[in-house]
Amino acid sequence: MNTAAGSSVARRKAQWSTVEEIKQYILELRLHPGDPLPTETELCEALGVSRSSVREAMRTLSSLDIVEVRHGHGSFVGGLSMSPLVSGLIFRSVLDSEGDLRTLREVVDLRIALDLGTAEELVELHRGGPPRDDLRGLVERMRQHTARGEGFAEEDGAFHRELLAGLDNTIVRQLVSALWEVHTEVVPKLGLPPARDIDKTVEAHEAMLDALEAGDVEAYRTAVADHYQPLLTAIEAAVASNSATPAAPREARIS
Amino acid sequence: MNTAAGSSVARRKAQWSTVEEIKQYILELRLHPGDPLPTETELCEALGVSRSSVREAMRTLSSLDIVEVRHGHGSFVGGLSMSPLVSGLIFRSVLDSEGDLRTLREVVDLRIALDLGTAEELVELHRGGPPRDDLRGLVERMRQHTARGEGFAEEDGAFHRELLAGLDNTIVRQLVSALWEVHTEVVPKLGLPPARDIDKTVEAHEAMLDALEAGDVEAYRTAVADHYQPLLTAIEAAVASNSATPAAPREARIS
DNA sequence: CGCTATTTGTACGTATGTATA
DNA sequence: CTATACATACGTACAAATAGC
Repeated sequence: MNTAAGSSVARRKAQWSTVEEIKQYILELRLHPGDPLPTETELCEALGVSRSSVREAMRTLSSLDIVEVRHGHGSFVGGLSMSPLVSGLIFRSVLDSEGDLRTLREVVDLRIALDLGTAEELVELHRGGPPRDDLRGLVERMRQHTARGEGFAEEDGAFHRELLAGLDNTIVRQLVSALWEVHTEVVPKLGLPPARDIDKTVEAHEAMLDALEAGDVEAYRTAVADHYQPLLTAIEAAVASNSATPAAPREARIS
Repeated sequence: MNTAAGSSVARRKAQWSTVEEIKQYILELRLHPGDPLPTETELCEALGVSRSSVREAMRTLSSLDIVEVRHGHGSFVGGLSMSPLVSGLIFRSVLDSEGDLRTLREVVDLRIALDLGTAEELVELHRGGPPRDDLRGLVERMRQHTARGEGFAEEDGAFHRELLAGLDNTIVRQLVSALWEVHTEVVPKLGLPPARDIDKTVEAHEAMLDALEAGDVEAYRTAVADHYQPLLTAIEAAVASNSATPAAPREARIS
């Protein structure tokens, strides 16, 4: 009955459809991240498509972090994280690294906008609350690392993550973490040197903390701007030195 | 020599490797969005992997909008847009629609934070500039639609898009547009009713515009908050009515 | 520890729809 | 309209990882 390629009626656009059907399956069963999904074979006969089609659909959903697939174990509902955004922004940042580092600068500007935009709510949140000794400690460790000439990426990440911890908005927190991740992953890929006036960054962290505990929104906004200034000037400096060496496109390994 | 499955040395981890190699290919040739890529057959022999692996890799990159594949034509470098973020957030919003509409509310809060965080730069940008007659016209058309009892999604989207048009930050503009898209796509999917006090939203748009042209940052921030208030109360109302009908999980079409 | 069953990952061949020239 | 190039889908076989015995 069926030819080797299957009936011509049923294979109109299995690709797009399969992705949507698997999404519908998750929605209609009200599954949560981590819940198990049917095996690929089961999905094949349930949806009436070949295994290749199911696999490509699962790959699509997997790259969007809607499903997570573990080799030799099974497939599960994914974490619905910001990882696709991170991948895309990293690639985009490295791609336009030839010229003006535009994407990287825009990522920093977006981080600034988010810190400014959450300022009022964050200050309000800390009004009357206990002092943030945890953030104080992180700033102190930053200072120690700087004194030894070391970096403090770990503490910086923890600071910005913990800063927004009380914010009751998962997406904002995830987005801020994602943008921090983009920044810290891209900078070494491009071989950018760390900022010269790195001690100013430590002071700015402390100023943000002071303003937060003092309940001073305007001082907080100023401290945020000061905090990102070294990063922006480092990017500008890199652009200036890059424009001297235009960096012609290398030969591709694939010919 | 080679078995049907290929030499066991060359096929260690083709999956992960293939997407990275294709990304490297784009990076090393400094390709731009729209530039053509090798055909799948060429990529197969260049990377030494099978067609299936190349196809799955291309699917991954395609869903991240790093490559764009046109049926029967070829593959090209993608637009590097925010579409994966949109897909993920829409799915996430619909998934947790059972209870508190948490994701949808968080998306609105993120939009507020972005409008607040760009307020200062936006006001500064318009200082001394010409009045925004284009935005004025959009508000007027909103008012007309409201008088006829119609919606004004088109004008609303254009307003928020044009508002940030002068911002010299592509990522911020794309993110704001993406979040607007998430909101307008999710609301009908969940069957949420439009806000009651929709005329307040029109007034808030006008107030934002007034504050912008007056150079008053604080008034602009207040107008932004007023603008989103009807949306937030509509979400709260939907949550209240949802909690009455818990909406048990339906049967999945796939068994 | 090894064995086995289950499940995902890779490879290859082939047929077919689709867009371009 | 025909021809060509290309992506899409199916089926099958085998490799690799994981879990449980």
